[in-house]
Amino acid sequence: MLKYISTPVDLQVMSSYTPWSMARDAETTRERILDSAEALFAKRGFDGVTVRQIMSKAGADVALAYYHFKSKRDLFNAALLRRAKTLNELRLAALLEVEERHKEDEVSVEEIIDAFTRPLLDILENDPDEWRDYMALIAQINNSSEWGGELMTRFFDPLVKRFLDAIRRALPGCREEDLFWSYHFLSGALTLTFAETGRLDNLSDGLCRSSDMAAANARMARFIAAGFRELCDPDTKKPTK
Amino acid sequence: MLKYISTPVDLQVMSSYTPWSMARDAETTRERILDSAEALFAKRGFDGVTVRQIMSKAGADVALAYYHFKSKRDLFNAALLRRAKTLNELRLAALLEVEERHKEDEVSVEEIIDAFTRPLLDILENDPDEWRDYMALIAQINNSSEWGGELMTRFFDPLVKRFLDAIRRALPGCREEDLFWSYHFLSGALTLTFAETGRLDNLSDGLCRSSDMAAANARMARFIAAGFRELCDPDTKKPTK
DNA sequence: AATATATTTCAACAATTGTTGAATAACTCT
DNA sequence: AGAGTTATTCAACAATTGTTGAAATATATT
Repeated sequence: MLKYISTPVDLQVMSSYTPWSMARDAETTRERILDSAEALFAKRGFDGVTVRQIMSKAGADVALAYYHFKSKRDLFNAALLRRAKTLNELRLAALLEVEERHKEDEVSVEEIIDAFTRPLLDILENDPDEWRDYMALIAQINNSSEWGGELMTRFFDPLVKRFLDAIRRALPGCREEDLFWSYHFLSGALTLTFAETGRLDNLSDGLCRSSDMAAANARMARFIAAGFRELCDPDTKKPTK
Repeated sequence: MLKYISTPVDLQVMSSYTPWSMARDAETTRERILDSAEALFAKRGFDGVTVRQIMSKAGADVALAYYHFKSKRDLFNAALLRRAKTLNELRLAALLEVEERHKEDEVSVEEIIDAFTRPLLDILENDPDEWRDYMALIAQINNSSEWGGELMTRFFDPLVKRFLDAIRRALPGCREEDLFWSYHFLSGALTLTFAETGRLDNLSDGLCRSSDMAAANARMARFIAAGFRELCDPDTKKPTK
């Protein structure tokens, strides 16, 4: 409803015959390029894709890639950045909701982990066509020894630190090293999960599917939270080392 | 140790006319090519590396790549295969040792997981220069949506199934889906760990290092085994779903 | 020593790479 | 309607890509 108000305003402002069509076409072109880039980069990596392939899939001229973005690398980064913001917002909202629900009583580790992992798996379950490629891209970058460190740090670390704070409060007395390593294991399990490599399909002879995010969602937080408690809960008998 | 003796000998031989040097030179050339390929492929992926770069690093002519291996893709596969065998043997030996130790009494999940993860982390801790690149390569492939499914299946699945059998015996009554998904989480955590992306260094402001395999070894099996028990142990209160 | 085989070098190939400048079209604003 | 800006097309560039055939060299076998 509300969104229709803004449209006529636009119409008034741009007053020739096809007033809004150009700006919108340009916008959709940019988006189409990003879509194609995202999909192809996800499948074959930065160097496995040519700019011509991207623009062919987007149905646009090669030179347009350099007009809208200034280089192949910048196009790659733009594809990464586009959805990172949305992801961070969803995760933060989930965390705040959990913390709000437990104003005074203590939050369980499992609920925090769930707030960290579920938004990603949910979005993949409900909107796979739009997000699958992006998630696969993230998975690839996270495990790349050349780009993994820097890019992931830039895009996701602020939020990760926020989550670690929450876990620290849920597991008071936890040793810092154990906390960071636990997160590391979480990060690996999560990214492989939404990489959807099909490995699980092969291994289980079709019983499980890598793309079954509902199944992943039902298990991820429990599995990881148990690991966190084992490693980070000072009440556990055996300490690390 | 012994193999390092050969290096100075090679230098002598190349400049003189000793007859037996050729066959061995050919062998070391092949190995040198594989070394370079492994290192470069690990850092930049299959398409991020040119055959000329590999051969330049190996100090050999470009055409030699096509003489010893018949194409770039075959060279890539050869680099993968070379160390996969060693890895599988080490892991199987570790598992057999654990099973031998507990002839009649029951084996703990943690010991099985440890037999699966420790050999890789040990080898990386003790012989990092020789194995680091290969491990990073495996990590990249495992999380690649294009190659992950097929290649990992071909090289490692027989051994993985052997481990899953052991875990089934340790956790009787475990549901199959939970078992496979637990392994999936294990696989993700393990591969990210030996990818050594440096991400942990950034996140923890230097407190932890991604390359610290001793630290990883001290925590990995405990963390993962706790997850397995949580998800796969039918004695646990809450079942999946 | 002569021959056969295995290894290495050299030079080139057609195709493709990322990128750019100039021309053209589409659209906005006055 | 005309000037100005933004978006798109076209054609080309130098460099590099994977790959190959033929020649040269080294080693193995007789």
